[in-house]
Order: sequence, then C-alpha cells, then structure tokens
Amino acid sequence: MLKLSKKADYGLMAVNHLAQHYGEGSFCSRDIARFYHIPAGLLAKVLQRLAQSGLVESQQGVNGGYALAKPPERISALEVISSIDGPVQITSCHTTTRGECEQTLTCTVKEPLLKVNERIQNALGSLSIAEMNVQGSSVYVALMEQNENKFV
Amino acid sequence: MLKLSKKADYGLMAVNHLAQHYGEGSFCSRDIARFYHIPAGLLAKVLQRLAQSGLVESQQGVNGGYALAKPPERISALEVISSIDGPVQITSCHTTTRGECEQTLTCTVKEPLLKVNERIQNALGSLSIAEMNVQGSSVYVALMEQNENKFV
DNA sequence: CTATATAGGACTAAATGGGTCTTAGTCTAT
DNA sequence: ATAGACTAAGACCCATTTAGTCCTATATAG
Repeated sequence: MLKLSKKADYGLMAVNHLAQHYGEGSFCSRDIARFYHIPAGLLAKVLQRLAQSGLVESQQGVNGGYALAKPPERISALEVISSIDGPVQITSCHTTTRGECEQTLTCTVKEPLLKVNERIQNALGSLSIAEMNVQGSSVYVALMEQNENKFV
Repeated sequence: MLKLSKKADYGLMAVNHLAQHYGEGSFCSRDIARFYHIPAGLLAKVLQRLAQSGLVESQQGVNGGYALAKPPERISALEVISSIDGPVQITSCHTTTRGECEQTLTCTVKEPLLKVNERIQNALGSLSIAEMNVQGSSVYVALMEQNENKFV
C-alpha cells in the first residue's frame, strides 16, 4: 500500500527528537518511548538498528542512551528509513542482478517504475532531519508546553 | 516497506497492455493474465477494480473484455495504483479529519512526511501510461516476437 | 556490587497480501 | 431461446510480514 512501517515512523520520531536536543548528551530509549507513546521494546530495537548503521551513537550503562552521530543537517529521512526498513524500492522484483520475477521478460512496467523509484528516493534523500524539525517545531513547542517540561 | 502491491503491479501491466492496443477493441482478463503469467483470478479482480473506478470499461458476454476508458496519455500511474491499493499515503495516520494515531499531538514528523507524500504523488501522477509504453516498448517487442504473435 | 542502560535473539499475535473458488449476472452468436 | 463466454462480487484460505513482548547478556557509572 506504499506506506512506511511503524518502525520507520518511530525511528523518524526518535531521530527527530535527538536532533532537537543535538549536543545535549544522550537520551535513553525508554524515556523517548514514553514521551511519544511508543512501545518501549520496539523503539529500543529501532534505535539499535540506527546505531548499527551509524546514524546514532549508543552509550551503554547508567546515564547512557543515544545521540545523533552527525549533525541533523547531514542526516536524511531516507537514511533513517532505509536503515530500518531496508532499501526503498517500490518494485518487488530485484532489478539489479537477475530479473527473477515470474514475469521476467514480460514485465513492461519495470523500467518506468524504476524512474519513479528514483524520484521517491530523491524526495526522501533531500529531506534532512534538520528540515523536518523546522517544519514540525510548532507542534513540538505545543507539546512541550502540554507536558510542562516534565521531560528533559 | 514502501513498495507497491503485486495487485498494483499487475494492474499497471494490464493497463499498459490495453494502452498498447488502444482502439483495437476489448481484451479479456484471462488472456492478459496468460500473456503476462499473472494468476488469472487475481487479475480479474484487479481489472474489476479498475472498471469500478472508471479507468477501464468492461464489456460482458462473448467477445467481451476490457478496454481503456480514456486515451493512455490521460491515465496516470497514480490513478491506476490508487484505484487498486487505495490512496497513496506514506503515513499510516489519517492527517485530514482527526489525528487519531496514538501519538496525536506528539507526532512531530507528520507535517514533513506529508510534503514527501505530495512529492511521491507528483512523481506517480505525472507519469502517464503512454509514457510507460514508450519506455518499455523494446521489451514488449522482444516478447511479441518470442510469442510469435500467438496473442492478439 | 548494584542499578540502569544497550544488545540481541526468540517468540507470539495480529494484520496484510496473494491467491483460489463459488455463485451470480450479462451478453451475443448461432 | 439457449449455450457458451465473459465479467461482478463476494467468501475464504494460506503464507508472509509486521508489531510487539520477553528474556538473557553485557556494559558502565556511582
């Protein structure tokens, strides 16, 4: 249905959060999860993936947590999504190596869809986390007020 | 995982096929399915959906089948996909009416993702079936030769 | 040493998607 | 007018994916 997985959504929210507090140390996954009403165990996994792919840095132990590995301007939505959900490819068939879908030769739509796919990757790749924050800031401020800064 | 459903794929292939034979009468779903090695029952369903949404016209009875309702230049990939899979929306939450995802206010990524979504819709909406044919024609010709024009 | 954090795997449950089948209705050529 | 060819529409099943939980191990600050 051409939609993001919840994990990817959660991942974006978490990274977004870390971006808003970039340079302020590390934040543990449970707190972030509570803050955004995300199942804690699940977000933990998501953040682990992001750590594996080097987008965030983890610190174990007491007062540990996660922090962005690069400034938010240099992290794209595409990086976050694809490191959680795997590469973004609209077509289910592998285009690169061998065309092994049952249609093989028959598939007349593969080529044009690849171009669409590129455009999608562009759209996601050119959106930095920093930009997301700018646009979402009003929401965030309202939220912080609601929560009376219980967090942070 | 941000990929098209097979139904949408099949739908695009079928519409593509009808486009290549636009003005030559109607084609029954079973033949199309055989031609592209698509499960027949499934393609039937897909074509029904396309008929309901008015992209193709169905003719029942002997020598019936489907034909495009408009010239291929005026049908976009987006129309085909969204009439099969439902509206293309990257975010799982309904943005319009009420924000009823559990995160509601908390979701800081909704707005920017909506913009990405628009870009995706643009990419798909600006690709007409006619354009798909141009690009895929070489494949199609090769296939027709292989099949020694058994079809048509 | 202990409390708190990540790391990571196993596991369950729910949802989705792919696919089949059945029944009904419609057209047309003979 | 009727038989055969086709679409219409739904119920249904199975496999895969996804969401989410849980448990154990490991690291670390105090």
